[in-house]
This record gives sequence, C-alpha cells and structure tokens, in this order.
Amino acid sequence: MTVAEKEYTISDLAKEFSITSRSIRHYEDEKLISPERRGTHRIYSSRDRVRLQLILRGKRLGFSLAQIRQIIDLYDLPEGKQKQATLLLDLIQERRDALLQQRKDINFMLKELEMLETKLD
Amino acid sequence: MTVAEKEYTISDLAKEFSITSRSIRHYEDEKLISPERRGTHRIYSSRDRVRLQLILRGKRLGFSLAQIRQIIDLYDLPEGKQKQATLLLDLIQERRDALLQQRKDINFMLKELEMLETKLD
DNA sequence: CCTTACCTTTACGCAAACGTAAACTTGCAG
DNA sequence: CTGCAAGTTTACGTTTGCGTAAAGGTAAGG
Repeated sequence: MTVAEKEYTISDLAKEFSITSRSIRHYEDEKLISPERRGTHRIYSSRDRVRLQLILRGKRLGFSLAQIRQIIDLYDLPEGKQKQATLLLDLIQERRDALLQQRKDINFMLKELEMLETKLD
Repeated sequence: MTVAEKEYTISDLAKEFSITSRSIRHYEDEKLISPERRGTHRIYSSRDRVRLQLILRGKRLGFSLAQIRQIIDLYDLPEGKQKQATLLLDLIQERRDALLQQRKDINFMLKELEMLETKLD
C-alpha cells in the first residue's frame, strides 16, 4: 500500500515559487523536468517539485539551464552504475570548484559592502 | 612626486583575465568602465583593472551588467555625500540579501554534491 | 448544456551579452 | 618607408530565457 503522493498542477507550483507557468513549461522543453501526463494535463509529483527547487537554486547561482540540467542529471544516476564514474566525479569536482569560487566571490563582496556601509557613517 | 601608475592595453587585460577585447569594449559601452584615451587607443589604469575584476566577480555570481554597474557605482561615492544615504543603504542591503541567499544555495549544493560523490562509492 | 477557469500547443518577439566580419587607422621594427 | 601586429568603429548575427498573443481543449459547477 503506497501512501498517496502529493500532486500539483502547473499553476500550483508556479504560484508557490513565484514564477510563471510559461517558465515551467520552458524547463520541460529544455529537458529539465518531465511531469506525468494525465490526458493532456501535466501532473507534478513531489519529486518533480524538488527538481524544480533545484532548478531555481541553480538559477539563483547564475547557472545556465544547460548547466543545471547537467547537475540535475547527476541525481538521476542508475544507482549501481558507476561505469563512467570517473567522468561523473570530474563533473562533480568541476561544479564544486565553481561553487567554491563563487563562495569566495560572495565573501569578498560582502566585506566590500560592509566597508561601503561604514563609509556612509 | 607621484609614483608611475601601471598601465595596460586592452589586450593586456583580455589576456590576463581570459576574456576577449570585445567583451571589455562592451562593458565600456554599458558604462561599466571608462579607460583613458591616448589618441584613439584605450589605456587602462590599475583602478580600471580593479573595476574589471569587480565586473568579472559579479559575472561569476550571475549578476547582469546592469546590476554590476549598480554595485560598482557604490564604490564611486562622492565621499562625504550621504545625501541619499538611505537609498544607498537600501541598495546595499538588497545586494547583501541576495549574496546571503546565494551562499545558502551554494552550501546546500555542496552538501548535495558530497552525497552524490559518496553514492558512487 | 453552458459558462468559467485553467489547461494545452504553436509561434513569433525581445532583451542581454557578447561573436564576428568589414573596413579602416596607428605605431613601432626593420 | 614599409610591413605587420594590434588597435579602432560600425553593424549585423547568435544564443539564452523566457514574454506574449493566438487559438483552442478540458473539467467541474450550476
């Protein structure tokens, strides 16, 4: 007996994350998400909702949709399959490096903003 | 006696930061930087170089050139002038909030990447 | 059955951030 | 003086990430 999964319409998610339905459909066009279809209508699961959150996080970090897809694809690993594990680890390392650089940039800018603020006595 | 300031050509900086001269000229078109002219040629000072670094940092963080200009303009305050200090402080706070959110996003993603990595035993 | 709200696809539009080609000009090295 | 590399402007082209109709399908209430 499977517990009833939560389901969402496209506008449910659009409202919740303050984006347009158009954007969500666009992410689908770009293969970032692929909700179930009930007839013609899209039905989003909790997993889809999580994917959308990942997408938006990536966007806030300035990643392109293509890059975000790369990251997301990492989550959909065939579990046991680590055939190309090396490639994946490389990709992960690459992403990590970018994120660490970004964190440095952020910390630098935060310091600068602080200095600017005190300058305004 | 002023110490001789370092000077750079456009391709000096392009090479150093691994971008094209076209990009640098574009930033100038968008009023993000305005190097001295010696005849028709552009001459970049150390201050210009720092500005360029700021621009690139902003880019790595996913800010638009327009947003970056806003940030950069904060650095060029008329020193004593805090006439619109409130507006500026608001702007600074806004930027800071965005940066803090980004840092959260980064930390989240770093954790996720770590989990993914261990999943590849 | 009909309205109303919400969904669908298709497709053209648009701003941002450069790429790229064209057609010069400039400034040294030889 | 002559190359030749590197600079310049002008302007059209390209990609990304949606906005915005247009034209209609669908489901639930009255």
